[in-house]
Amino acid sequence: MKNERMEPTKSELEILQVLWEHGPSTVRFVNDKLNEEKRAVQYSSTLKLMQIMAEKGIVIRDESSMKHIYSPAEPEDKTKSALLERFVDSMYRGSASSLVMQLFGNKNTSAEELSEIKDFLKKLDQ
Amino acid sequence: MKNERMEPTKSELEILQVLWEHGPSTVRFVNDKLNEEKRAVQYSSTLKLMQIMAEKGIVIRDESSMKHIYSPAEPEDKTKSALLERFVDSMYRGSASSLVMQLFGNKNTSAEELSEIKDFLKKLDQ
DNA sequence: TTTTTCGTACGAAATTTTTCCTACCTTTGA
DNA sequence: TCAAAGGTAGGAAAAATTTCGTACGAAAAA
Repeated sequence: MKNERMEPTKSELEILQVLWEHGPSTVRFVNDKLNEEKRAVQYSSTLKLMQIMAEKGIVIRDESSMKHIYSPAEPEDKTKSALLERFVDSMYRGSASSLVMQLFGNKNTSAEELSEIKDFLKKLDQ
Repeated sequence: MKNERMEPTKSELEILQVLWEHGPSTVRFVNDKLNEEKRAVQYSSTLKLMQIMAEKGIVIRDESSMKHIYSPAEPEDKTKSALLERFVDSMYRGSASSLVMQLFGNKNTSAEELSEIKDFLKKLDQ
């Protein structure tokens, strides 16, 4: 098992998203959310996937009670940043501004979003 | 085979990137670029992948000469926008501004990039 | 106590993606 | 002409990912 920075697979990312949104959770809970929010999936499939993620070190598992509690091994921000960076690198040759231009260039992003960003950039200067 | 909007796989994306950067190309050319820029891969692997992509409709193939010429079926911008949108949706619940903040919040993006973006946003207003 | 419910473990199948071997055709150049 | 180089086609294996059946233990309910 390579211990380098490993990218979560698509399904693993879905699980991480549940954990990010709702905090440390049981398999049952995650499985329910997946079925509500994403797609039909069997309990044992989710269980297996989360066990694999624990093996890989993507999540950590609290086994102190019978119902194991899973949490992300890394902070949400760190993981997201890494994924975003990889996305920028591979899709926009590392140019963040290209990405932003694409984001706002051809998408009808709301005026609200726009002003949020402007405020944010203004603050960066100070 | 579902004909809905299908996401390119990782390897397929690498190939698309070569085509985007260098324009319509032969398999040989793409394979060379992959080996130069990415990783060792056999000619026949690249060939097969590109054939599959043609079947899926991700690329189109000009067979008029013996050396088939492949090009992206969709404009680069369209594909990238779609991928970016999916990324924003799944990672930032659709909030473009969240993404931008993450991009600049914890990354040391260059001042140059920053001012580029500001200019760009300014122009959007006019 | 006994049964039912709810949990984990784990093998294995199914599916998807990736890789490569090999056959065979066309072009080129010796 | 004919061998070498370089092209496509396609099957099949390998690898990675995803899914699920089933065994079995613990807890809760009857």
